[in-house]
Amino acid sequence: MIKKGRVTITDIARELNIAQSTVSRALNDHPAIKKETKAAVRALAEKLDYQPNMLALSLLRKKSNVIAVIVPEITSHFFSAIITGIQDMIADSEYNIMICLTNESHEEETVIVKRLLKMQVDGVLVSPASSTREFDHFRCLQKNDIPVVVFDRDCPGLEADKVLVDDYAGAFQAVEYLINSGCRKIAHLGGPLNLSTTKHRLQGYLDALRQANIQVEERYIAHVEGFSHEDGMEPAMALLQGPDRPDALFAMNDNIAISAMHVAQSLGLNVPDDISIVGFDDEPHSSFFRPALSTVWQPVYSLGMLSARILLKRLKEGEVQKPFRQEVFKPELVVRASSKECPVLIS
Amino acid sequence: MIKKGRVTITDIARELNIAQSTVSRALNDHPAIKKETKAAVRALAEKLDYQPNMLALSLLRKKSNVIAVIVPEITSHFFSAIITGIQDMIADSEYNIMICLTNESHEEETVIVKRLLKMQVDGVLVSPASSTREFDHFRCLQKNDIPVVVFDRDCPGLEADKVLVDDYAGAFQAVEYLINSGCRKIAHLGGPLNLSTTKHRLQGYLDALRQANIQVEERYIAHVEGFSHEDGMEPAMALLQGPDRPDALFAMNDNIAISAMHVAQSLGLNVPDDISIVGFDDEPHSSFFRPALSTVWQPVYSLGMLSARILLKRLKEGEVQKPFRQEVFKPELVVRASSKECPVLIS
DNA sequence: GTAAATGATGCAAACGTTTGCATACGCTTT
DNA sequence: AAAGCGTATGCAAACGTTTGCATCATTTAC
Repeated sequence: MIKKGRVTITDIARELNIAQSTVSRALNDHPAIKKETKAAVRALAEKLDYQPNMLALSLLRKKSNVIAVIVPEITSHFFSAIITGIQDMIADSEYNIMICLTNESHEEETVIVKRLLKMQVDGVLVSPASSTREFDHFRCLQKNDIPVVVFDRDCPGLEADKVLVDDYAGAFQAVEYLINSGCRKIAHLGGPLNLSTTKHRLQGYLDALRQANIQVEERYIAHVEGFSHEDGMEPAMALLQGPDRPDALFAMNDNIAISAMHVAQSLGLNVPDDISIVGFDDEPHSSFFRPALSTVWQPVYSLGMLSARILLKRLKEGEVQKPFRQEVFKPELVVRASSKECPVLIS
Repeated sequence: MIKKGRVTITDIARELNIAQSTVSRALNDHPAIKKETKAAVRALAEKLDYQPNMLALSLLRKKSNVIAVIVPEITSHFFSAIITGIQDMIADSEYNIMICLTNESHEEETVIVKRLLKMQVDGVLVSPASSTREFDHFRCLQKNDIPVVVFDRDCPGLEADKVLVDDYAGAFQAVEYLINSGCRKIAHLGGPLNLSTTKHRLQGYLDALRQANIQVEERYIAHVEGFSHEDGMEPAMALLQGPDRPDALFAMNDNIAISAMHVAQSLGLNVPDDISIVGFDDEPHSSFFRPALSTVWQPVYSLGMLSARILLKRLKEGEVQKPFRQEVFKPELVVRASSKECPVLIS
């Protein structure tokens, strides 16, 4: 009688001398089962500490109850906050979430997708790696009836639900502000050029300059390889030591902005008097730098929540195709002390 | 002939007029299968884009190939870096990792564990919530032959593999340094008292003071509820505005240290001349504050790697009991500008 | 020339569920 | 008394794999 392994529905059935189907129905509160039987089954299940085997159910239903989240990394506040939003949205659904890190590598991304396909995940939330230029692997998921929701970083040409941020508007707003505050020689430290976010921010920067009839200077524009502090040091140094030093800098994220600020200060420059600096992301610690960093806030948590909600809805409705949604969040400029005050009130 | 759903081994078998077992063996490169058969099977599998169904395999093997990581949160660099370490270690094993957030809640933690039990996860890595005081839910996992590895935050009384940090030594080192630099009125902003890390850091603080024959002042010790900047503001203000202002502060983490620095500066105090400040964690941006934050570095990435490696080893060996390992990493004081220079060289 | 060994494949059970259908019983209705 | 019906339960298939054993043909050995 020493059962090894976990208790199954069959064990309960044998013990009670009834069929497994009865036990199954009793546990699922099926109307056709007598009250007494239900009670007996439940009592024994409780006593034996029966745990339903989800693996078996998954096989039967062809549904793993797993949602995968593919992100380039997780150490930045940006993605970890999005993931927290996703988690909170999904927490009391029937789904579990599996987080996959691509390390910004297209190759790892495709390997992961292959794996998810094998695993039979039910749905995928994805922000592509910066090196990803084509999206056939995601289409492959869709072909297998696995809905895909793209968030933050767009996949141009891929038809899917998308939850994005209006990076163009955020950048435009930031640069317009810098112009209004009197800056004319405005530099831009952008990210990997392949990324939709980078492109849109660059475009916002360019258009803001053009609108103000400010000549765009190629030498004021640089693109950084990565996203961390270290990645920003050298390009910032080059910019600030180059000829005709800019009087403002719009950086692609707070990390880069902070290293630029650091470099500027180490060169004896005053921020913002000698040079205004504006970042992007509004990380929680950004207001604690000196001067406090002006930056563009993004609704990261909501972005995660909405992406997850859209995916859940699709899963519930079971339609993978259908018209796709595209939601775009508005970012917001947060003016702090790293940029000069603006005499003109902008709308 | 329009097959719906994904291609199975049976489809291939039917198409080729052979048994499924042959197909299975062919795909697994079983020695008893003829080369030509293997070739034919593989060709067709390729052509039909056959993807093995892991769910079926999991059921058969009673093994989900999932490792769960339970952490209180993910937005701090600390846990996200640990998770990255875990990921990198596990990436090219057969396992997938599932991240579960407890939001520092004991209740959510137990719910999650129940869920993991149902899911048949193969192993669990856990850093308990700050509100968790008893660990029966983890023992329950162990009873079900699911190995548990505890990391960073200890679970006193729980017998399991553990990968910890010598918080006592880190705190002692930090406070000893403050003393050597001439500070005498050293305050401590600690974390939730229930946490092993908090306790050990407090103890290190106390012992360093006692060793230097400095009277411990109750009013210099406060414990913060949470771990974020906001949580630190009020206690820091109370400390710095209270009677007999301290000349140094050792904070439980960098966030709290930074808010304290902010508060101090807003009160017109000079850091470090009026008050030295030391944090804990060494987050990537901590060197960019002004003054750059002195802090205690922890080998977060390695901690994640080692925890994962220990779990993988246990999974391979299939032994859940056995003597448990306990590994303790040494943290390291990183002296920057937020603390006074130390005339005496400490070993 | 028969027995044994080898090589290649097929059969069917197993993993733990759910569920459509069949069954068995007792009761009411005609 | 037969038919009908509702109630409670059981049987067996299905989900997609792997794998021990059986099968069969062919070769090898004596």
